[in-house]
Amino acid sequence: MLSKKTKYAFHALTYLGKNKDQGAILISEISEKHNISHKFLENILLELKKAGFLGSKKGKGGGYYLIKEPREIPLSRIIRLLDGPIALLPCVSLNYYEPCEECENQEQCGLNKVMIEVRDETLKILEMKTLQDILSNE
Amino acid sequence: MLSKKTKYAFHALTYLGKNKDQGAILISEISEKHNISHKFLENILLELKKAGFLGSKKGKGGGYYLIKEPREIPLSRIIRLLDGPIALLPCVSLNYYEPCEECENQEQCGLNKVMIEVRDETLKILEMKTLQDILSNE
DNA sequence: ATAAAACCTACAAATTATATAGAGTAAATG
DNA sequence: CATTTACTCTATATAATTTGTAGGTTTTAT
Repeated sequence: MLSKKTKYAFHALTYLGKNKDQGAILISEISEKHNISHKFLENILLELKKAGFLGSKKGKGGGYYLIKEPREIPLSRIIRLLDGPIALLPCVSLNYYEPCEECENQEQCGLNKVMIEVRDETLKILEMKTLQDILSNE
Repeated sequence: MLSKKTKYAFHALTYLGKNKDQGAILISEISEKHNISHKFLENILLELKKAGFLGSKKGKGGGYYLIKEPREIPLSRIIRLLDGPIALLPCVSLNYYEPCEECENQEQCGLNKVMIEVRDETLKILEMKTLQDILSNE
């Protein structure tokens, strides 16, 4: 399951996507519409900004706004950013690889092999689906 | 990512699958081969037994053994048993459904719609791949 | 009877996720 | 230029979950 952090990130991105032409949007506005703790959401939006998805403006009239096209934001990027690996095991993760402690020889591990296939199939979906798909469904 | 519990379960099932014709196998044997805490593994094997995947024999000469065909144990069943939902959101889980707290109207939620598609694609893989596939790769 | 090994319940420790606090910085405005 | 607004940053607190441990109970073979 996704963490709340990631789920909230999707809600926020969706909201910003829907209101793309309204300029900067307040954290408060998003947090109220989606019943998300203001401060918690603050951290999330900041991460999304640092990762290059959002822009922001400080001071009165400030807020956040999308700086990428929704179709250029695949689910995989958001999930990786906030939740970490998409792979089911550390030993098959592309972005967060770590060997499994209990495994003496990864090369001979059948679980490893199968999980690579699962990862590849999962990635196909999560890289294909984008924020645009979420927006199209609202 | 899978929990260690689920990962260990797969290791244990694989070990039991490989040694299918050796009769009952000790928890200790599996825990030593895979560097898994004996007591922790005990709990896991018990769950697998209660769920109908394993049989056991108590007392001297006892141990655990597979009572299902490896090809009849899809990854999805083990993951669901030990880790819970496969879906990325509670509101799209088939076996552990819960509405999202922050969501006023699930019917109008684009994230919900997209995550249903992701779930269906993920399930395709996890229901197709079985313990047999792991065994074939060792 | 004894030893071996699964079974069971409860708890402890560690880790991670979620949320909050409070001061700092930048921008707008009158 | 003072004030208000709202994002930025770091640190910490709280809660939940995962991981692991303890210790006894039951069953079985010899």
